Amino acid sequence: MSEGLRLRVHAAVNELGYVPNVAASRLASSRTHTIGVIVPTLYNVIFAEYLFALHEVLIDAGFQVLVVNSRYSEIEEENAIKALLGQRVEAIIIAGIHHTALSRQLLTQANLPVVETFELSDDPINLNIGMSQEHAGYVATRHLIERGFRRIAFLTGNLDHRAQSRFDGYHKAMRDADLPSAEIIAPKPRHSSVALGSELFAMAHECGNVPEAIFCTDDSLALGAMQECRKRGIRVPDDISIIGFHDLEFAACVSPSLSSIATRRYETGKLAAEKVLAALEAGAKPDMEQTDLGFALLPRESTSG
Amino acid sequence: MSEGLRLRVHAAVNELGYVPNVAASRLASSRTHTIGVIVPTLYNVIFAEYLFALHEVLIDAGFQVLVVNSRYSEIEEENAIKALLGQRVEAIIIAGIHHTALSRQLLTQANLPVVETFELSDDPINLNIGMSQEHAGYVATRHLIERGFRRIAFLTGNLDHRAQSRFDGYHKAMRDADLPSAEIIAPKPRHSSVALGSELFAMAHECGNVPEAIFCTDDSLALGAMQECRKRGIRVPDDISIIGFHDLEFAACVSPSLSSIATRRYETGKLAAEKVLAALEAGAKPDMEQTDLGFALLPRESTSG
DNA sequence: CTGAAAGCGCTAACAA
DNA sequence: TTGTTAGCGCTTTCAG
Repeated sequence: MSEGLRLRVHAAVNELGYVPNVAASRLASSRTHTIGVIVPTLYNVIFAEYLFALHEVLIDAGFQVLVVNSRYSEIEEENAIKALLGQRVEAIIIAGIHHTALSRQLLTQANLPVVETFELSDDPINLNIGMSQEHAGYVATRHLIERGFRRIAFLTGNLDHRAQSRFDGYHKAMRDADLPSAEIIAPKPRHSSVALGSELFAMAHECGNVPEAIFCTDDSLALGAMQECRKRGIRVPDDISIIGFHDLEFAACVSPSLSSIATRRYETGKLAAEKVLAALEAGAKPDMEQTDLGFALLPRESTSG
Repeated sequence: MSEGLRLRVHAAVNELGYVPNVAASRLASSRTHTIGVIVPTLYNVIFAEYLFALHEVLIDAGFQVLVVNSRYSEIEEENAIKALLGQRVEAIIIAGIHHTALSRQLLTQANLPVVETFELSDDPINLNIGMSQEHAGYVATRHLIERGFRRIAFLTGNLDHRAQSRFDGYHKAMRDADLPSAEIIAPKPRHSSVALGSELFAMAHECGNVPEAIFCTDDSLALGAMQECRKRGIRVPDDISIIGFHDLEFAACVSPSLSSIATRRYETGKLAAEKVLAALEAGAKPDMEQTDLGFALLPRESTSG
């Protein structure tokens, strides 16, 4: 094609605002260059950071990322899987390891790379990148027990699978130490927020039900609880110790600084994306493989009383 | 079709994991049932809440939502627009009113409903739902001026268009009151976070550059600044007043509670989605129309010194 | 290198 | 109601 013609075509393309129809292209080539991602919510920084990493890797590799949220519902997740398969995505990256039977079947039969993230599965569909939420819950609780506290409560707004696993870890640690469990759980499921942490703490306080230490499923809840303590003249960590989860960006810089369990959601996303690219490169569904990204206990001022 | 056959087909569908190819369906029907949404970032609760509302309305109406993030870059936004048009989305909802010339042209020529959100445009492409960021900045600053402060600084991590407009409003208010402007801006653009607020305040404090009041572009920054004050023994609001922006969920429940400007991102998303549905229903690109959703000043403890 | 034509997997329109 | 068929807008292959 001559240079002149090329230019005229380009001009016409711009003039007319022509944009190729990807549906046609996908149908004809049977390549979609699209990766499907399922997350339970977009309302949570954890997933924002994870998605950020996924995008970074996948977009740069020329893939489109299709994000669907399942609103913490396994049946919505099943619909999301169908929708993504209908789009003929080339791989699926899905948060969590609990799916309906049909979801599992579809993911297995689809014969494409599947990554389950954030938890460790006993029976991965294909790839699995995560950490032991239960062990992390155990370690956080042990930290409080080792500080000498006996009345330790677990605080959460909802009990999705990951929160439940942390709760299980908490129970195990308490049982191992012969201590009674106590819980501060929202009457109806609510997503974690500073406001909710403050609300739940206030509720517990008004019931005269204030423990020596609290393990919150989430740093936002922990911050809310700390703020509510201040309002009520309860000193952290002198009167009460608080530990959060995830080591959100504010944990280190609030005052008192917040003890937490650092989790690796950026790395989770990055690794998931890289594994998917490698599998697509190799042109075959990869062998089953599990990666434990671990976590880290970060003791700070809020539990140093 | 007989009931028996219907059942056998269903069984086969499940057995084989058959899922229809949407690319083929789209091509054949020239309906995609997909709405394109462009946001500058997924890292910001503001957009999470907005997307939540959009999803809620559009998914229920049987549409798929394709979210692309432009990372605050007009050229990435242009690519996003091309990608969405290539997908033959039936409408585009885009945050912001500043686009490249080609972006505008594509959006105009595409002949589909387009909603620009979060700001008010002098020259909307089609639909426009937002608020005056500049006026909101003006009102926040006036609030501090009326409290009697003279040395008032503006604090931000970056100056995207919306932050810039608030900054413009701040400047105007200061000028109108014959007061000198002062700014605490991150040396290199950073997204808002508690950690950054704390960092920027620390930086200013170390330069001996501490004003009587600060207007932060964002409640997260404001919270960070407040935390850093506490660390440094500066009392809020006795020694310094702080006002944030957006009225994030924690603003009312932190201690001291944070004055802020409430913005309506949920309503923005909801209304945008509803207008799009109405337009699609009507089957024609809607007439140009602008909606000002306004904002509200919320004075709280952090500016009551 | 350029051009022509088949066909991807559906939908929709029409015929039976 | 059911069955048949053209064709959506590309990619790919194959012939020129």
